Amino acid sequence: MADETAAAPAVDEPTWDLIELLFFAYRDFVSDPDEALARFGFGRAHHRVLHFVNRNPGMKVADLLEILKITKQSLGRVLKQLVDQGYVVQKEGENDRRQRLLYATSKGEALAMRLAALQTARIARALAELGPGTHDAARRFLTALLDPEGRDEVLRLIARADRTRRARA
Amino acid sequence: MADETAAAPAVDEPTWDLIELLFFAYRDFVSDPDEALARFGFGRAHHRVLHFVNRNPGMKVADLLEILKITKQSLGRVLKQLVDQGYVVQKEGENDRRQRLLYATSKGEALAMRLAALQTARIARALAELGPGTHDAARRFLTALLDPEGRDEVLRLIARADRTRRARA
DNA sequence: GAAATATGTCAACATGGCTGACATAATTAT
DNA sequence: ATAATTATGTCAGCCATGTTGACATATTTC
Repeated sequence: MADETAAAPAVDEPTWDLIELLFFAYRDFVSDPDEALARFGFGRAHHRVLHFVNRNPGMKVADLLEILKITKQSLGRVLKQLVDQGYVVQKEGENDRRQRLLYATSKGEALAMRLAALQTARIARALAELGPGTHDAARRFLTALLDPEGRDEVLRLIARADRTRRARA
Repeated sequence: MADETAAAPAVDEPTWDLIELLFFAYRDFVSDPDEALARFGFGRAHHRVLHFVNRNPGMKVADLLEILKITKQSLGRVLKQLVDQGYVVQKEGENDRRQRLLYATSKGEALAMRLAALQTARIARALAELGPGTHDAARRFLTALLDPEGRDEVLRLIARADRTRRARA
């Protein structure tokens, strides 16, 4: 029989290790881009906007709001700065001329890729340190953490961006 | 030979999936406590303070600052509210009477445990959905994401809190 | 032509970071 | 014993980024 004092947690004892590791890992994960962005006078909010616009060229403002789960006023502030400084452009929708479809400029793409490279370096280091199959395991774990309702939408977003990106390559 | 157009990523293509899953997973992960805290008039900052104080009873203010990587002024604001409202108490250090050692009150512990239970529920759901060994895999992945310099310190902090918690049980 | 939609903007406010300066009490070093 | 250092707290103000509410404009749909 199992030794109940060893591996078995006390009744409903929280999973302290993963709770705290998620906190520390995420803190470190965003610290690299944060540092780089600060040298441009940008913050985390700019990063998020630029990231998703770069990944999903031609996305609608409404879609971005939905992804970021912030208000249009909050978005407006950082988006305006990104547009004014030439990192993002807005083009009138062809079908629907009310839409202002978002695109990263080459300058914007360069910055987005540079930031993604920082995060990729950290992830690659982690994956290299552990065995093969870690990428899949990490993907499965993170996916399972998502709200069940929003899960499919997130996965669709990622898959769709991957497809269009590969198509352009 | 491998089909280079399939699994092999293009040259230095970022790990988009994990980058984005980390963003979405963390967003959802903190959303449960955020919602609960809002009903107490508290925010994420209060959560972090209460969490670590509850996990490390008798910790020094300086240690908490080191963990959270914020300034004493930022800490002071939320800590004062937690103390004033009876969630945390400060006791003079026995050896060094300059220290104000931090302890969660029973009220504070109750709230901390309630928030931890929310996060644990999400993690448990994810782990149950995946195979056994997922807890270990997740722990290894998150640990590997940490800054190498701070890694040992984080692991020591978690291990030490676990030990003293078990000792009290 | 009216209603709904996509977007933008103004104003005001809250949270939680930050810097800089200074204060107090207690400990440690000379 | 005095001086320097340490642990902590506090005041004042600034910044980034979130919020709500109200309103404006252009365009599309009914």
